Amino acid sequence: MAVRSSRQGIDFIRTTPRQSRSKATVEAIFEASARILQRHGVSAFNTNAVAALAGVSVGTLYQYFGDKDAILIAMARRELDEALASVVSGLRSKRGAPDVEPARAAVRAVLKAFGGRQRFRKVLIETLIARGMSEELSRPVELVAQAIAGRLREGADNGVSEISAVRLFVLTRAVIGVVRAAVMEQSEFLDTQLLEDELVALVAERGVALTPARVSAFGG
Amino acid sequence: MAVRSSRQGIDFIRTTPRQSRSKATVEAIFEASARILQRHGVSAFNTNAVAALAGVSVGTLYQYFGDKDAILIAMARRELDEALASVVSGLRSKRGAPDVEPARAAVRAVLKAFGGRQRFRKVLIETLIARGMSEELSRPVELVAQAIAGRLREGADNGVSEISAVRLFVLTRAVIGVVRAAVMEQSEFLDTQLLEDELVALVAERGVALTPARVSAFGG
Amino acid sequence: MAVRSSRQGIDFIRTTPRQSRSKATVEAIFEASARILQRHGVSAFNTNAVAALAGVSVGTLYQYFGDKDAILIAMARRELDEALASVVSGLRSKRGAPDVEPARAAVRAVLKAFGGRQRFRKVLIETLIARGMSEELSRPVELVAQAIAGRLREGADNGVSEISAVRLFVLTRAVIGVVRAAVMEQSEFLDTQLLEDELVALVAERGVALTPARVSAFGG
Amino acid sequence: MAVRSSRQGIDFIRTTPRQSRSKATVEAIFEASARILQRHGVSAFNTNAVAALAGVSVGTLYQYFGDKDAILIAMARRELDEALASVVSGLRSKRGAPDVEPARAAVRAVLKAFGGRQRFRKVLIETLIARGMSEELSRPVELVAQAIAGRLREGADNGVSEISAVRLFVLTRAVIGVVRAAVMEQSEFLDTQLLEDELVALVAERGVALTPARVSAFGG
DNA sequence: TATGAATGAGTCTTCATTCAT
DNA sequence: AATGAATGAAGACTCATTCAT
Repeated sequence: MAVRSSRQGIDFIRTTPRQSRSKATVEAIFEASARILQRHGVSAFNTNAVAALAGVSVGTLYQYFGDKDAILIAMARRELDEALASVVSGLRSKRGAPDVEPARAAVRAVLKAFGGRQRFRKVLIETLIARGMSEELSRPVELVAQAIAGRLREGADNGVSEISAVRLFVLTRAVIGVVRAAVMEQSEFLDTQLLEDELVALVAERGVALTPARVSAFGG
Repeated sequence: MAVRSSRQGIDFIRTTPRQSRSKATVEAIFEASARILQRHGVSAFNTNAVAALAGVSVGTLYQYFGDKDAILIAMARRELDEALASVVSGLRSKRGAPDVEPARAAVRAVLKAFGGRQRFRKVLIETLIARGMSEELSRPVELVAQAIAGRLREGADNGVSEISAVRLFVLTRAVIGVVRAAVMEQSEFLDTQLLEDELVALVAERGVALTPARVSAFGG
Repeated sequence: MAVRSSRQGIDFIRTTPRQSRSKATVEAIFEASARILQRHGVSAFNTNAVAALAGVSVGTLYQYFGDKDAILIAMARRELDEALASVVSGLRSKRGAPDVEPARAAVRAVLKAFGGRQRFRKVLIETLIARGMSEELSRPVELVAQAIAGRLREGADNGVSEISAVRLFVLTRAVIGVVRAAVMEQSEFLDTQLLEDELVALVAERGVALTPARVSAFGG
Repeated sequence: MAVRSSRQGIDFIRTTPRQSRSKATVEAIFEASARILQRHGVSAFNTNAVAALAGVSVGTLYQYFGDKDAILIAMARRELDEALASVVSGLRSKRGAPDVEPARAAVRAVLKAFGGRQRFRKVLIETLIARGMSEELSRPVELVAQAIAGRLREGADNGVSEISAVRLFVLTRAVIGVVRAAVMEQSEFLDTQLLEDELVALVAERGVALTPARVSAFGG
C-alpha cells in the first residue's frame, strides 16, 4: 500500500498515514472509484474525478496511491482476495453448511463472489486486463486449483483418487469461465439455481466430486 | 516516410485496381495495429502510431475507419468470424475428417482459433473488453450455442435428445473459458493433446456428445 | 532538431516538417521564448505560455520540440554557435578589418556576441546552467581556445612562440568570465571602449598578443 | 520519521539550550539541502524532500525559512561570506603566511573557497543564478574589488599607484571567472600549482601586484 | 483520395504552503 | 515550537481528429 514517490524525486516511502482517518480516506477513494467505474465506465475514471467524488483533493489521493493504476490494483487485489478466501472456505464447508457438498459450496462461493455490483466488477476485470495485469486474475484461480490438488493429495490414502493436473486446470477455469461469462454477458441465468446445479454437475462428474463423506476423510 | 508512387512520375498503368488497393490499405492498418498491440501493448496503440507503421497518413486511416475503436472492432469481428466459421464447420465435420466426432472437431477448431499469435489475441481480447465491447466476444459464442441448439432441435425426432438452455450456456462458456484462460495464462497445456482430450470429455459427458452417427441424423 | 517521441510511445523520429512554414514556426517559438524569458523570467517560461505567445498550439510546439528543455537547448546552441563563429572569424581578421590586431578583433567579437538583448542572454545562460547543461556553455570557449592553440602551433616555426595549455585556459576563461560578469552585473563598463582596451591588454601581455604582423606569418 | 525527544518521556534536563537546538535544525536543513543538491540535482530540491532528509517536518522547516528560496539564499550567503572573508584576509596576509605575496594569498583563498564539495557548489551557483539571484554571487566579488581599491587608495600617498576602476573590475572578474570555469568544467588544472601561478601572474602584471613590501605600506 | 501539420481539450502529477492538532 | 496530512493551483504532455492542400 505504501507507494514510491515520483520518478524524478528521491525515493522515500510514503509514510503510512495513521489508521483511522487514512482508512476512511482509502475507503472513500475506493468507493468513488467503484461508482465512477460502474456508472460511467473506464473512460471517466480519472484522478480528478475520483478525488472530487471521494471528497478529497488530488494531492491527498496521491498521498495514498502512487499513481492512477495503483487504485485499481489495490481494489482488484482486495476483491480477489475476498473471493479467494470465500471459495477456499467453501471447499472446507461442513462448518456453517454441514450438509452441503464442498463442490457445491465452492461453486456457490464463486457465484457469490461475482454476485452483486456486477457492472463494477466487469469494469474492474476489464480494466485490470487492459492494464496487462491479468495475472492478478489468474493467480487466485490457480491458488484454488492448488488448494484442491493439495487436499486431494492429502486424502489420497483415504481412498480419494487424485486428479490429473490438466483436469484440474480445465475444471477450475471452466467454472470461472462460465461465471465470468455470465457476468460479462449479464446472462439471465445469473442468480439462478439452474446455473449452480449445472456447474456443480459439471464439476462433479469429472472427479472433483468431493462428497461430504469423502471430504471428511481428509478432515477438510 | 511512406513510400508511394511519386507525384511527378507518370501513372499510366494501375496494375492494382481500386478495390484491392484499398483492401491493401486496410490490411496494412490491421497488420500495423496487430504489431503495435503485440509488441508494445494497448498504451502504444494510437492512430498516429498505427498510421505511421502502416505507411499511410492519419488522414487515410480516417478514410477507412471512423474512429480508433473502429479498427479494433473490425479486427475483432474478422478474427471472431473466422473462429466462428471454423467451429461451426467443425461441428459438421465428416467432410475432411469423417472419423472425428463433431465435439472433438469443434473443440479442436476453438483451440486452433486461439492458436497462433497469442500475445496479439490476448491484447485484442483485453482491448475489446477494456473498450466495453465484450459483446463482440460473447456474440460468436452465443451463435455457436444457438447453432448447436438448432441442430439438436432439428434432429430431435431422430432420437437425439435436446439439451437445456442452461447446460448449453454452461458448456459453451466452459470451453471458451478454459481456452481463453490457457491463452491468457500462457498455460503449459496449450497445444497439448491432453487439453483437447479433457475438453472433449468435458463436453461429451454432458450430453453434447454428438457422435458422427447422431450428427448424421440431422444431415450436418 | 528531430526529437524523439514520448516515453511510452514507440520510437519514431518526428518527420522534419517542410522548410518554409516550419522555419517560421520555429522562429515564432524562439521569439516567444525569448520575449517571455526577457520580460518575465524563467518562472514564466512554460509551454502553454510560449505556444500562446507564438501563436501556435501546444501540440504544434511539441511537434517541433520534444520537450520544454529542447527549446532552450536549441536557442542556446544557436546563440553560442553564432558567437563562436564570430569570435573565430575575429581571430583571423585582416579581411574586413586589416588594421585591427586579432586579439582585439576576438575580444570585440566576444563583447559583441554578448551585446544586445542582455537580459535575454542572461536568462538563457542562467537556464542552461540550471538545467545542468553548462557544458553547452564551456564547449565554444574550449573550441576557441583550441583554435588559438592550433594557429599558434601552425605558426610556431615562423617565430611565433607557443603558449602553455594552462595559460590558454586561463586567458580564454578570463575574457569570457569578465564579459559574462559584465553582462550579469549589468556593469556600467559594458559597451565601453575602456573595457575592450583593458581586456585586450590583459590578453596581449600574457603572450597571445598576435599582432597583425605575427599573425600574417601564419597566414591567419 | 524524525527521532526526537518523546512526548511521554520525562524531559528534565535539556542539555542543549534553545539557541543551539534551532542552530542544529538549521544546520540539518542546510546539510540535507546540500546532499540533495549534490546527489540528485536541482529538480529534486523540494521542501518536502529537504525536510524529510533533515529529519524535521515541513512545518518546522517553514518555521526557519520563509520559503524555499530562503534556504538557498541563506546557504549561498554563508558560503560566499566565508569565501569573502578568507580572500580579504588573504589580501592582508603576513599573519600566518608572512612570506606569501598578498596577490597569491588572495588567489589561493579564492581557489580554496571553490575547492571541496565542487558538485554542490556548482549546483548552488547554478541554482542561485537560475533563481535570478546572481547579485548574491557578484556582491562579494564587488566587495573584494572595493576592498582592494580602498587599500590602494589608502596607500596612495605611500607611493602605491592607484588602479583604474575598469582594471579592477576586469582583474577581479577575470580571476573569479577562471576559477568558476575550472570548477564548472571540472578542469584538470584544478588543484594545480600551475593554475595558481598563472592566475597570480595574470593579476601581478596588471598592477595589483601588491608585494608584501607595498602592502605593508598601508598596514594590511 | 491522400496527406500530415495543426489543433487543444483532457489528464496526470508535483510541490509549495497552510493549519488543525 | 513541532507536526505532517491535506490542499489545489499549475504545468507538462498526449493523441484523437480535422481540414487545407
